[in-house]
Amino acid sequence: MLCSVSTLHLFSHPNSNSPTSQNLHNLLHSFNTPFELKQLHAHLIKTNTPLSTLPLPLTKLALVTALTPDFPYAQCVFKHLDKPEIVFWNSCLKAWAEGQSPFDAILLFYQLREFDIVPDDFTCSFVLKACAALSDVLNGRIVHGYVEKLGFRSNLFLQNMIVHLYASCGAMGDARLLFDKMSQRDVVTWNIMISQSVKSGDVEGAFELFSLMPERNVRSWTAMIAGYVQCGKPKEAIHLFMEMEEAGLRPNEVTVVAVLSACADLGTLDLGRRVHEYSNCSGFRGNVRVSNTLIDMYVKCGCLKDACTVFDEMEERTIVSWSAMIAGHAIYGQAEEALSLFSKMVQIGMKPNDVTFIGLLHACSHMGMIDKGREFFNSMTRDYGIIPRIEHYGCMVDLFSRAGLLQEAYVFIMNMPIKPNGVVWGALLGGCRVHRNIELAEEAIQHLLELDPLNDGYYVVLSNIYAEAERWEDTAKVRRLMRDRGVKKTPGWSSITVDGMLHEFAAGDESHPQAEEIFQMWGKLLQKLKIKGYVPKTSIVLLDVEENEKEKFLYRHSEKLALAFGLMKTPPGMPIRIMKNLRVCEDCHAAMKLISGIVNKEIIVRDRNRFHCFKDGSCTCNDYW
DNA sequence: GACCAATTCC
Repeated sequence: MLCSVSTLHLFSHPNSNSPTSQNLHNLLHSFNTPFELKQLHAHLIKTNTPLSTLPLPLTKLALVTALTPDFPYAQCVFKHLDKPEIVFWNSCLKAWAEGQSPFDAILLFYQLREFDIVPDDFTCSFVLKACAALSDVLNGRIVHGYVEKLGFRSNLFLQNMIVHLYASCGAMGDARLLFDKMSQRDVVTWNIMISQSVKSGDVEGAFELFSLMPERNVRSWTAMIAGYVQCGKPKEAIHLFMEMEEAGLRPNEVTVVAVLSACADLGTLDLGRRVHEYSNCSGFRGNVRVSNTLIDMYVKCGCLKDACTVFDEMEERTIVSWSAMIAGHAIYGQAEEALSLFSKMVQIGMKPNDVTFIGLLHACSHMGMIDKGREFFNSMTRDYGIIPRIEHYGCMVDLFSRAGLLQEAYVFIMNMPIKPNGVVWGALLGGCRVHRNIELAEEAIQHLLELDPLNDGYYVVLSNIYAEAERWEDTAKVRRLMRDRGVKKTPGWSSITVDGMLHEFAAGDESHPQAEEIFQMWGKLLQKLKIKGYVPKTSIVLLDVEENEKEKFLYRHSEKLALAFGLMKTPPGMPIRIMKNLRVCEDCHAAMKLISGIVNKEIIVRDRNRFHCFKDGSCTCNDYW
C-alpha cells in the first residue's frame, strides 16, 4: 500500500506534469484496495482529471471498487463514468463468478437489489454462472425468479443457463419442466439436456433427446458418444461415432477423447490407432487431454510401447499424463519402470496426486513389493498431505493378501479409519484363496455378503476355496446360497479382434460360424500341450463331476476358444491380443504359457485386473497374480 | 462491454 501511495507522487512529479501512459498504466496496476482507490479518486478530483479518461482496466476498477465496504461511494464513482453503472458491476460479477469467489458474486447481486440498481440480462447471466459454480440451487431459484420478474423469459441464453443450473444441481425434474415449457430451444438447450441426462444416469433418456432434436452439431454427437462411454456402453459409443463420421461431421478434440476412451474400454486397437492418426492430422497432437487419453488407450489395448511413445513425445505433461503412464507400467507388472517414472516426476517438481499413488501401490502389489508399498502409503500422507481413499486401502490389503500376509491384511482392515468396502474384503478373500486360509475367507465372506450380496464374484471365489479343499458339501452350500439369493454367475467372455472385426466368445460357445474349426484347433493344441507336460487343473471346476467331465469344462473356457481362433487367423509374427471380462483362469494361464512357447508367438491377455504377456513359455506376471 | 453446453489418469 505504501508503495502505491508513494507512486501517486508520480502524478505531481516536477519532471512529469502529465504522466506518460506507461507509468500511469503501471501505477494503476498497483491499486488493489479500496483505500488506494479512494486516494486515486481524491487525487483525480484535486487535479481535475475526469475519471473516465483513465486507462484502468474495467474489471480491475470494478473489483477494487466493489471491495469497498462503502458501497454508495463505489456507486458514486461509477456514476461519474461515461458508461452505465451496471456495466461496472457486471464486470465485477463476471470476474468473481468465473474466479475463486463465486459466492461474493451472489452477495453482490443481492446488494445491487438493495440499492435499487436494476440488473440487466448480463447481470443475471453472471450470477447464474456463480450459482452453477457453487451448485447452489437455492440461490439459483431466486435468480430464476428475478429473470422472470425482469422480463427475460425470452432470452434463450439465460433460459439455457437456468436449465443447465437446475440439471447440474441434480434437480433434473425442474430442468425438464423448464425445458418442456420453453417456447424456443436451440441446439445448446438440447445438448445441455443430453449431457445432463447422462450425468443423472439416464442414457436412454439422453438418446431419446438426441433422436428427437431437430438439428445436431458436433457437440451433440460428442455428448452422446461420451455419455455412452460414461455409462459403460463403449460399443454403442463407437457405433455412434461411425454414424457421426457417415453424417459427415468432423470430430473435435473432445469427440476424440471420448472415442479413445471407448477404444480403451473395449480394447479395440484398430480403431484407436485410426483415431490417433486422425487426431494428428487434425492438429490435436499438442492437446494434453488427447495425449493422456491416447496413453490410456494404448495401455489398455496391450501396447505399452505405443503408450510410452506418446508420453515421450508430449511437449507438455500434466499429473494425469504421469499417473496414466505409472498405472500403465503397473498393470503390466513393470514395477521398476513405474517407480523410476515416479522418481523422475518428483525430480522435475511435479506433485503427485491420489491417483498417482493408486498406480504406485498397484505396481507394488502386482510385484509383491511389500516394503515399497508400505513406504508409498506412508509417504503419501506424510510428504504430500494426501488422505488415503478407499482405493488406497484396497491396494494395501491386496498387497498384503497376495503376499500371504493375511493376518497383517486383516489387522490393517480392522484399523482402517473408513469403513472397508467390498473391494477391500474381496482382496483379502482373494489372498485367502491363493494361500488357502479357509477360516479367514469365511470371515471375509461374512462382510462381503453384507456389503455386496449380489456380487457373484465373491461366492465363486469361496466355492473355489472349498472345491480346492474338496469340501464339496460346502461348495454346494455356497451354490445354494447363490440360487436362493438370485445371484447369477457373470458369464465369462473373451474377445479378439481379427481384421477389424470383434469376435466374442463365451464359455463353450458353439455359436461362432467357425466353431468347429476352433474346437479342432484346440484339439491339436491340446495334444502338443500334453507332450509338454500340461496337466489340466481340474480342481478349479466347481462341479462335483468325473475328472474327464471336468477337463471338458476346462477346454471350453472362453479365453482358450479366443486363443485358438486367434492362432487360426493371425499371421506369423503378429501378437495375439485377447480381452477377458473376468480374471484369467489358472488353467488357461498355465496353458497359454506353454502355447506361447509351442507356437512361438506373443500372446497378450488383458483380464479384469492386469495384463499377461505370454512369451517363450512364461508370463510377465511371473505367476504372481 | 459482455452472456449458454463437453473431455484425460483411479
